[in-house]
Amino acid sequence: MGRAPCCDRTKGLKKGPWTPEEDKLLVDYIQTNGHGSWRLLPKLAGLNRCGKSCRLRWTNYLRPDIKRGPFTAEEQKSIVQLHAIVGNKWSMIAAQLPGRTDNEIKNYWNTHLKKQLRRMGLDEPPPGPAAGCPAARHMAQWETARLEAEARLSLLATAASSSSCGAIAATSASSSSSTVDLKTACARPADIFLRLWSSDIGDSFRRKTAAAPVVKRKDAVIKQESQALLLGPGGDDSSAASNETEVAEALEAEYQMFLNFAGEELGLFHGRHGGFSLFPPLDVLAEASLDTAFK
DNA sequence: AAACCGCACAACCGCACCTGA
DNA sequence: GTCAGGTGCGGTTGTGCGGTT
Repeated sequence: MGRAPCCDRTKGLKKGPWTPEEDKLLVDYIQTNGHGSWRLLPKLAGLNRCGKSCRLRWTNYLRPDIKRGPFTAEEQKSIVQLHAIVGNKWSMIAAQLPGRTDNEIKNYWNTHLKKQLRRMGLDEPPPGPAAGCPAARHMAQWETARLEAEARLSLLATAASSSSCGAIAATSASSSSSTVDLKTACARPADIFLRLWSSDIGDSFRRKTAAAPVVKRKDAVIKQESQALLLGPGGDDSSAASNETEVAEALEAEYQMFLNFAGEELGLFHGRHGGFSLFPPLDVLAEASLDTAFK
């Protein structure tokens, strides 16, 4: 399937920075007519730009609901958290930060946060045969999150079956389509993973995990990686497996450093048995849930 | 004052996905 | 099932600006 050219380069369409006049034309047109087809928009609005350029200008700069100004500490924290979970899925991260665009977040990450982590010796994994590792980590984190969410819901259902939250939780926990109810039912501030799992991010992740060929490739990487880890230096294909094991271990150590940083410096994660979780330990949780349930 | 450097961010490019014919 | 158009997304580049030498 060939890619459709975004615009006809032979028409000499304007590129580069937008002028205030162009901005005004674009804003006026969209506010009056909506954007409709982006491809047709420039002609209709009297702009000598390609549709793609117009869309970008609108979504990243001119949209009225865009929040300007520096990122707050809370937003920074959210970005680090979300990035640890979904990776470079800027649109997903942006969806959780009202008024912020994916481009803005991406830029902020690349210019501020990434540098901050690097300064602390937390470089990103190097490119190479095991470059799929971070994705595998994210998958594993999601699975952990899902299991913990289910555990939490079961616990809530048991502890607070008389309360509305508990009732909804019980229903939701037994169903795979729990998204909508969960959103409104049990969204405690600390349940970041649960909220994420119930959000568009989680939804998107679930859909991709179910079918996408991309994920199949990721699965292959995970399988390969885990086989390499299981086989170890003495296994079949020993030299290749050994190399993969070394790379995987190095990345694992690096990733753990990142998680430790996030946990210790930002108080984000609650690791147990060397694992990864945004939830407090379940025993602490149980106590809190009981307190809440019987108040 | 000029050159240089690093930073921040707007904008572009190309790929992937979705949808309808 | 295939194809082409439209759109969204992530990576990268270009550019302006302020600070430093």
